[in-house]
Amino acid sequence: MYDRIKGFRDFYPEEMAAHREVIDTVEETARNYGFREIATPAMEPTAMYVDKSGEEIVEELYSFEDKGGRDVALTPELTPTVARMVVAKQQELPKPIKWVSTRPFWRYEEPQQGRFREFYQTNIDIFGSSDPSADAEVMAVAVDVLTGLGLTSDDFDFRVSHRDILSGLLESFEADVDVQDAIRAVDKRAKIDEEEYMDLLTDAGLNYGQADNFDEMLHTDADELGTLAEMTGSADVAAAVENLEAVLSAAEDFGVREYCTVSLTTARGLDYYTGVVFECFDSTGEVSRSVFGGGRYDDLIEGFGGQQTPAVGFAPGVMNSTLPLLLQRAGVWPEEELSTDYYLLQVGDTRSVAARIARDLREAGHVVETDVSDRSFGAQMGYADSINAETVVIVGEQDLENDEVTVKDMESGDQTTAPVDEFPGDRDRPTYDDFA
RNA sequence: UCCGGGCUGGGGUAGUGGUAUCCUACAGCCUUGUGGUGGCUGUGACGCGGGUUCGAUUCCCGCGCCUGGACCCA
Repeated sequence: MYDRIKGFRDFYPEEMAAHREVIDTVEETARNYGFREIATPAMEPTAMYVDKSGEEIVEELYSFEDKGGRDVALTPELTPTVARMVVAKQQELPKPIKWVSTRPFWRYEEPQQGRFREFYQTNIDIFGSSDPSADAEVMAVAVDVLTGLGLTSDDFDFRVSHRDILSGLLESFEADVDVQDAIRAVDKRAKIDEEEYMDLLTDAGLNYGQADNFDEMLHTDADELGTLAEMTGSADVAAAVENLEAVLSAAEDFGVREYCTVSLTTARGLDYYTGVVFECFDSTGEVSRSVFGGGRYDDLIEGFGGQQTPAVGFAPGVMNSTLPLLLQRAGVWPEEELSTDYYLLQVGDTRSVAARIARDLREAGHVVETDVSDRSFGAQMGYADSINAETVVIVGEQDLENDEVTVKDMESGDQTTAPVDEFPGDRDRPTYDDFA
């Protein structure tokens, strides 16, 4: 008996059935918007991540030297890979590039609520459009995913912010501000107390009054964003506000504006975002971590050696992640149970007839099982029950003497006979009711 | 890497310095013609290593894993 590796999980059929439904919903939502599925390698050169994030990142990677002496790492995220793919075919890919991909990623971290060392994400990105409609479309997919999974606006907070507003505000102060550090402080705001927060802001270069003023501006209402530009006199802030308002206007047209809460205190920890950013949280706070985040990152492709290419996207975690936790908390997690349309129960030497019926039913697209263990009637019935068979078709020697089979509805227990030649016949989904 | 809580058959549990209770699950049989709801039988556990002890599942130490948190979250 071997142990499972720390931070990795098994998914047994009942549990996986529920996860499958969730993944299908997420992917289908993206496909309906025209996002095309791609597949990518599980390993990349370690340098791809070190160049992007610095040498410290190796600590959090599953990285090693392969037999050819190459330094490789299991992919901790999709973005660098996708950037590489976009750069490699920059000229020939029609824009906008809209891609979706669900797959596992690996990070060598300590497992916590909703965080494992192997986790699955669906990445949804648009490359090649800087238009606010692109930001809004990504946000619309995100909201449609949430509502498609059965959540309502009461269940989640979808917070929208803008990196350029934050950096513009910071730069408008007469101070030598480390914008990166200050934004990181904003991102941590909810986790730390007031004093610590102010300390971080002053460490970043603001004086106490400026920090206070900055924090106050972050709490500006959505319909008064314009005052930020006036107060600071910053053209950068004015442009960023205009951009955010354009995105929200498109979101209105796309039917998702009502789900969005403008919240400038949402910053995301990531350094590479350049415009609109958004993050989704459990409205009750029971799931303490972010459910997913996303935003615009216009400089990344260029950073990977391509032409300047605007990009916007997000990546909900599926399987080992906070999204399932939110769905469970909200009571919309799919049933964790197997479903089986038909079980063909064989009594005596009736395999050939049972097999013929099974093939016909499978042809029609149903989930059909029959005995492969030569078990007794009672044992087969018990098994049919354990796999939640909806209908059991009893193919027994006695019935076959009259050219009949017995059709049993497992929920009610009612059963009746049907002519074997007419089962399933022309019927798409024959049940007890068709013959009663 | 650090801090807290935990670890008894597959799952859930009782209990103890002298090898372990019950429920459930699984398999077979009673029952080649009826499951979810009967009976019988079987399978199966003290996370791993070391220490103390005549004897450790129990006490001590280390490690592993689970769980929650810090850091990090690209």
